[in-house]
Amino acid sequence: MSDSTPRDEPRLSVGQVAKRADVAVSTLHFYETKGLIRSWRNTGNQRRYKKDVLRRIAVIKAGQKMGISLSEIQETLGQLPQSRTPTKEDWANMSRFWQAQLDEKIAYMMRVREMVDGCIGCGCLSMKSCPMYNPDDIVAKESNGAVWLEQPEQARAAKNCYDKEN
Amino acid sequence: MSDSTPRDEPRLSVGQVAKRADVAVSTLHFYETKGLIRSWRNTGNQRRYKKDVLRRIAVIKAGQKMGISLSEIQETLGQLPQSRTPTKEDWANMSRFWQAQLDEKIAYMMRVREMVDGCIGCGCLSMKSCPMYNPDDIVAKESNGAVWLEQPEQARAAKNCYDKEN
DNA sequence: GCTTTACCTAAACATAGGTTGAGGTTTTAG
DNA sequence: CTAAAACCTCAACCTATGTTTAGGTAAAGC
Repeated sequence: MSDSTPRDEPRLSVGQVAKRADVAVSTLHFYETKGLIRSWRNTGNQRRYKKDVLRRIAVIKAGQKMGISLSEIQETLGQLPQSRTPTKEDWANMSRFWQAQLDEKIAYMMRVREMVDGCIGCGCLSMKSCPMYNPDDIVAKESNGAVWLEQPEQARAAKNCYDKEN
Repeated sequence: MSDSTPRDEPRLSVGQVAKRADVAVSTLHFYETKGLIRSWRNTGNQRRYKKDVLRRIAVIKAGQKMGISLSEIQETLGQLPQSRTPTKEDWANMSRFWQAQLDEKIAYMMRVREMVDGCIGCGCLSMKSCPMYNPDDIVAKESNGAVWLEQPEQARAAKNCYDKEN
């Protein structure tokens, strides 16, 4: 009810929101086209925001800091009942969800690091056998889950794989 | 000497390189415009590559997997004496260098994770005080060194920072 | 010798996440 | 009331990392 016909609550102009949220006005326009935030118009066609847009922007920025793309953020926000601005509880759920993705990214990078460790000693960089960039290697499908976590022996396999190919 | 006037070594066409390195032909053209690899031309103006281009591409791909940008890769490759194709030793040095950058990224993400941990319990997301996206927060200058590593107490500060601002 | 395959260049397109500029309107301060 | 500041839309531009397309040439197979 409060969302559809806002009435006497104080409204923020785009410039005020930009200042308080520390983003450019153009960014707010951009977010609006992406469906991340919404605004109402005054009689002169200028944007007016409810104050909770600030919290919404905060969540967006937090998500970005965690390496979540805007489209994913939009999806997650869209799954809130009535697409409401996240409450404290909502934020807890969302951030836990994003945290899992962050954990995956960290784990991915740590596996790459481990592989490189092996490859430094080896030095082969063989297109055919080096786990460092073999097409069907541990990190093949970077985005779908922790699949590549399951074969730590590949990092060790790098130890002696020098070949004459290149 | 071997680099400037290549003579009777076997040369690879762009298609052969693409196949063996598992990249698209267009990617090789693109890398060439970026100065990452080089080629010579035959009498019919077609590209011909020395075999060591494969190792160079391997290093490029390895760097990318570590999250290093092409321009940084180019810089690093350019610092090799005579811009030679990396030897095993060169690769060891470069990968250690890049590994340090990878370590920074991992550490950065782990600090973000820790902060979110604090923010989940807190839920404030205050534009003014929350370490999660405060402009001058721990992670302010993401790209220049491990500056933000030095204040672990900010993550704990997040515990009770709810305010009424938004 | 003819046809198919490979190759050439240049420019446009793609995606993410915005920023900048032009030209015009509204709001606000004095 | 007037001028400046803020706002509006739409389109072009930006970086990074390539891919696609169009129009034309070279090389290789039969």
